[in-house]
Amino acid sequence: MREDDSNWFSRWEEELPSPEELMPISQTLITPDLALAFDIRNPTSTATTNTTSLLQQNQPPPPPAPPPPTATTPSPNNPLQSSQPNSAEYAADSADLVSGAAGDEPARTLKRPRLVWTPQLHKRFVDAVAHLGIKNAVPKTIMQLMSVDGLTRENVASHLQKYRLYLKRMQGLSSGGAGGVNGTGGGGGGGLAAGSDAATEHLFASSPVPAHFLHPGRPNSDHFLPFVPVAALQHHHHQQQMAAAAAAVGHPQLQSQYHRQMGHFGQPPNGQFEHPFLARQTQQPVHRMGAPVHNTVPGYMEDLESASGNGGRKVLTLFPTGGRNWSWPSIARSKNF
DNA sequence: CCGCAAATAT
DNA sequence: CATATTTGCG
Repeated sequence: MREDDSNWFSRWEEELPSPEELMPISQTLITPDLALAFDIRNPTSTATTNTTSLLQQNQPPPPPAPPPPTATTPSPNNPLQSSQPNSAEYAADSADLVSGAAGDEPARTLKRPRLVWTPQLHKRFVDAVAHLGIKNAVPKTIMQLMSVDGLTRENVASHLQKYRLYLKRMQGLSSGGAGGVNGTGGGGGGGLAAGSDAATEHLFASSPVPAHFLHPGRPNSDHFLPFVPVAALQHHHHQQQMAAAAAAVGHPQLQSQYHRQMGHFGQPPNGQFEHPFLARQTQQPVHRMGAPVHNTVPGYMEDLESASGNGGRKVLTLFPTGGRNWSWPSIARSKNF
């Protein structure tokens, strides 16, 4: 019968707002132009042997990149509120970027840096899929529903694929007993985790998997929700955390693989930082920061490198626009039906 | 446009 | 090296 398929949604807000999630970022924000111009990845040699080195970061100067990057223009226009002038947090970021290489090659071929799917972004993704239903859960729709500025269909498609595999994997494993899909267990039974990295598992596990996703045989009719109230309690905390988040942005790799470095972060008052997820998104008007966000918070992330021995990494982090009370657009059913 | 597979970057 | 993400093809 009905089971609680509709319950998972009830906890929607519970899943989102969390002490960790609410990171009052200080918005270092970059101006839109600047943000747009934040791309460029370094031509690492694919070579297998690349030892180390690689140019660390080349922060591209702010070349205005007016035209939309990829053609899709998926951005439905998000009201970008201007960033709040918090200033005072960023003092330097232009120090090492240049690395001598002259950063002049920016604008042309704007290639987007690797997208870092943060738990929150992923959550939004899952929510969107849940809302759309597996049936309509196609990249385009999902992307539109997510309304994340900068997110492209390819990104979603790729992630969607991975997500499907994840679900599939879970089905096979869960058949038998543990009926808990989200039981994750990260290490609990040690049963799974084979093949997939804990990071992946964690990332996906981080978000509630709509039960129905595992049961293809049972299309949960589209239970449309009235709206999704996101009780975001944004309190003003210290900007330090934000810096941490920002810094995390620069170090996405850690998120994926080794979560050991976290040790540096663990200094929260309550010790809530138990997860390796650093990059936290803010619901504020932040856009994307794929740059060498050198935080000014000493003591927090001095250097989180050592994961793969690589040093430079540029990634693009998308911030979901929206925030407090957000409701899904009704694009779900625009075509058929 | 979507899904899958391969390639590349981290 | 393995994984994640990107890119190309059907």
